[in-house]
Amino acid sequence: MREQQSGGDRGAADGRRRDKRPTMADVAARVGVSRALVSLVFRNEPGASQETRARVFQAAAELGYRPDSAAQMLARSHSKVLGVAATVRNPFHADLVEAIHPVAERLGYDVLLSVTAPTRDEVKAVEALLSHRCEGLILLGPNTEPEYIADLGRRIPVVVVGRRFPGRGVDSVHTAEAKGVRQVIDHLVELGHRSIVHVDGGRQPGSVERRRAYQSAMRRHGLAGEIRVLPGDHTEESGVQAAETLLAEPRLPTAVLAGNDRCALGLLDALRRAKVDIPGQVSVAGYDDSHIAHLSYVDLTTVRQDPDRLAELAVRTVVERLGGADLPAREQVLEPKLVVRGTTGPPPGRAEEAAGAGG
Amino acid sequence: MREQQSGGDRGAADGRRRDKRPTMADVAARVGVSRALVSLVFRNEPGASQETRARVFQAAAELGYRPDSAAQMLARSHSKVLGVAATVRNPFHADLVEAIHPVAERLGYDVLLSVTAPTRDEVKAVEALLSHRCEGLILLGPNTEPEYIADLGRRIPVVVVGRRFPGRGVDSVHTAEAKGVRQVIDHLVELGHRSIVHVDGGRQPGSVERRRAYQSAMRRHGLAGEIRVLPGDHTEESGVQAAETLLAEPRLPTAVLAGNDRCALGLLDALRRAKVDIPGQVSVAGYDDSHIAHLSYVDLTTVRQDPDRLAELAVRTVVERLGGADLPAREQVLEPKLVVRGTTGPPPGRAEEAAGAGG
DNA sequence: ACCTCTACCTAGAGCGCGCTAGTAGATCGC
DNA sequence: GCGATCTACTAGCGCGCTCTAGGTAGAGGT
Repeated sequence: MREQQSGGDRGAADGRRRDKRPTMADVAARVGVSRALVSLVFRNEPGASQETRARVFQAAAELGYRPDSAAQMLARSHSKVLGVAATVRNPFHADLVEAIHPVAERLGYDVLLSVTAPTRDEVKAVEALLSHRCEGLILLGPNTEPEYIADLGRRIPVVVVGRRFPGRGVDSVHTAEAKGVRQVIDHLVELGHRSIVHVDGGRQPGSVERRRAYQSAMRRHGLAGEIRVLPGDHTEESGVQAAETLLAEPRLPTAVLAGNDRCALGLLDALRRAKVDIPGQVSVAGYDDSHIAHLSYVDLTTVRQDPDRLAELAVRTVVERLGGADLPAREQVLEPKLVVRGTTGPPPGRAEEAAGAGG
Repeated sequence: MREQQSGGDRGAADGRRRDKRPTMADVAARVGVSRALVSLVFRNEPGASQETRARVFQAAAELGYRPDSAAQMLARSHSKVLGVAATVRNPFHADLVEAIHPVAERLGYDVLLSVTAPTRDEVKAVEALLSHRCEGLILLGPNTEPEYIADLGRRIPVVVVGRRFPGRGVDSVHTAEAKGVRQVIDHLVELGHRSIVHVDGGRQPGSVERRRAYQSAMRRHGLAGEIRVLPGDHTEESGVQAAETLLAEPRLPTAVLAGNDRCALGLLDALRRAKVDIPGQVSVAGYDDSHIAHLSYVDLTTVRQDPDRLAELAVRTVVERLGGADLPAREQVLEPKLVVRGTTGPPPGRAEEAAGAGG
């Protein structure tokens, strides 16, 4: 490691550095008004003249004043902060987080994000949020003990996003997994596929539902004999492993439904790398429609879970509860939507036929 | 949208729900001691007997008490909170964030994360952090006006990670971009490449340095005539675009150095999709070694920027400043390390030769 | 008996803000 | 000319905690 020094414009030269941050009282003193007036101005409440407002803002800018949210929270009965727990590596969570911000803002709430990672468990993330005075919690595809979450729900409003959470008095918002899966299977069968494998999501959110839906959809199409579920989870690695399993066998299936987009990505790349033509030889479908799937280089057929809609509902639900709504726990289920892109097509030998029919 | 109701175990049935959260005073009252004593116990300070400690914790657990960090912050002179601003979609940032948490925790700091996204600009993210009373700021590859960051640095300790930030009195921690790029070019030239294109990172962190280093490394190898820089930024899309540009030309280069891993990913996929053999026809190298590059399905040759080291230094630097160290601004530069994986190899026509020599 | 020392505990003043209750001064109605 | 009604502002309590400056009780020394 190398170190360099660059122009030392630190320290005492600059007057305000190092002393404590300015407070409302400092601003008030500078303008020559009371603290309360400054408070009014910053909360945008009536009761101050336009001229005074301008002078207050001016002084605040000069001092570099910024309201202290800790003090605000303390003084207000409510903190106006929503906590979001997400997995840092999950791109769909990234989409959701992005969507949550504007909605919360519109409703006057600040968002605090706490991340879960292999090295940092969910409980810790949630505890951090709680001590930062979140009034409500939005848990993205949580993997913790249901009992823990239920317990949380007894203390503060909690909404679980992206997974079912029935019978525990906690609100949830998710898509109709079964319907999404059914749409994909219908799409594939319509294209002429019969040999359709499903790579499972293990104990990840939505997996159980997706697996069951796969099985029943296959049966509905008279393909009970073709049902095959490979174990996996929602990571790229599991897709790669599934691909390796399939490639080691004498005959590839003509289509694979992955547990989610990340898994599909792993599948896709391992297959392409083995010179398998996608979708010529094998069609691949994902689930989530995370921003990765949109990218032209992936161009994945997948099931869209509308993150904007999910985020909107999640935030609204928590805020309603906060508003004192003493309703029983709700489960809000969104319609998923199949998004057909470039990774699915007719199975080998059916290409011309389909081209003729499809128009 | 469908709605369901599930077991309504909400509301008045459960006593504690809806009433305000318990405070230290509640715990104290329950144990029959003073508030101050409870405070001692929770801060793990000497001055309470073992027995009392146990009783306090017991009571706290029964009440579901949790210290209110807003009040703690307010009462303490320092908040013990570090703010991190990251881009939600950047996987390398995810790696860094993950690495920052344990280091901060070890040093007794809590971490607040604020995300930047296309819809939410960096200034807003930083403002949020500041309001939440962060004592120090860690900015991951910031893209804001340098003047703004410099200004910030005058108020509170700020460390910029992943990009140079010279002469503005702000600490920075990054890798020696030039050296990393030189290593890649050396590696490629050694393999026999001459036609090596660089896809630029635009105004993204590190880009200028990488571009310059590419140019000078090429010149050093007597390949001044082969220098070619395509515009781009640090997204997958820009990689795809660069690939399209290259594919539209009569002759492909034999190697491409992308601005970062995301860009490399776009390149890779667009090329493979066009049936270009990687690395048989074209070698591709990235920059960052984000967790995506590790994945077996990507297996990208790239330049490793050690996120653990970067995180460690970043946190330590901020904390040192917080400790009152009144040093001039430091620039800490880490050594990058070339990681050769599967996307680079000898150029077309040199494969056998290299295989013979390489052992 | 008195003093000291240690171990354990308490009172109470803030931290920066929001908010309720109130005041000074201008304008208006009659 | 006096109360009524604004507008523009202020005083001061309390949010839940930390922390300084104590207080008390019992053990031990002289």
